Amino acid sequence: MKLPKPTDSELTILQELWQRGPSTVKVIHEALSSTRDIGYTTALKLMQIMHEKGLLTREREGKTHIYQPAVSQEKVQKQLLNKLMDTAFEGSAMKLIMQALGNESTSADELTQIKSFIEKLEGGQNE
Amino acid sequence: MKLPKPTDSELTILQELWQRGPSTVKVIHEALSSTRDIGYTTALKLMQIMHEKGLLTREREGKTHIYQPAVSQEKVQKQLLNKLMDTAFEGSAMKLIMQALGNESTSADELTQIKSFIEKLEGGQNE
DNA sequence: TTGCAATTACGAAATGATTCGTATATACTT
DNA sequence: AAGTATATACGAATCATTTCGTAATTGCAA
Repeated sequence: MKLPKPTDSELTILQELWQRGPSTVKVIHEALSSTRDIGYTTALKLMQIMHEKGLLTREREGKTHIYQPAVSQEKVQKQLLNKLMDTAFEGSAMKLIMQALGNESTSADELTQIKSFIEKLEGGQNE
Repeated sequence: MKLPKPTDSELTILQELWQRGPSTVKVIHEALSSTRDIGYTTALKLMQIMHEKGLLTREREGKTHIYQPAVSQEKVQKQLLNKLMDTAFEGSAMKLIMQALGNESTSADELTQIKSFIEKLEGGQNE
């Protein structure tokens, strides 16, 4: 089965779950509330729908449900990145990366890490 | 005025226009038809809406309209990249870049270009 | 066991994107 | 000037997402 593409709201919920680990609706709702004006039942419904779609698994724990992502962060990242690459960067990973680098916000230390990552890639694929 | 976030369909149209330059609905419709099953009036309507939203400008040329992007590719790329970074990569440009690099598809030559771009950045910002 | 507080389930409204059919306008040809 | 082909405009249906109100369920406490 194909994994459905998460919507924006769904993605923020996944994000929270990836970071916090298994959580209740209550917790997620509180997290979302800090940045967005959202009712409790709205958050609940979103998570229920995500469960139906197969984006989340859940488990009863007494009265409440504990939700977990059913998809790995990496898979979703890859999926979204590829799509963005295709639709906005003419399919070129390099163009995308250059833009991301250009958006300042990358520290000197991180730049070094990226460079050594590239060198590792180069070692593995040529000369 | 804030530039509205383009939808997926709108983005593919922008993409065509960035690549081809000013174009008629006819041309864009033909381009979209090659990858997607879409009626002429659908393409027309999309472009009309984009015009209303301020995503496209247009100019009458006899019977037809010539459309052009009203937003630069770079601005839109930056916008989408930042959003993806926030919603899927915990705000970290580095994580995003590493993932993109990991998705193979970057040639040895491109890797070299990226490295030297990084070195240029490093020169400009510290030590 | 009855009542209370918390949680889930359900239905439906509001919004936005996409789609296309039909009507209208436009310019060119004869 | 009338007819034709091509383009635009408009309205409405469909579909997905987001939203929330209200009803039903659950577990616990009195």
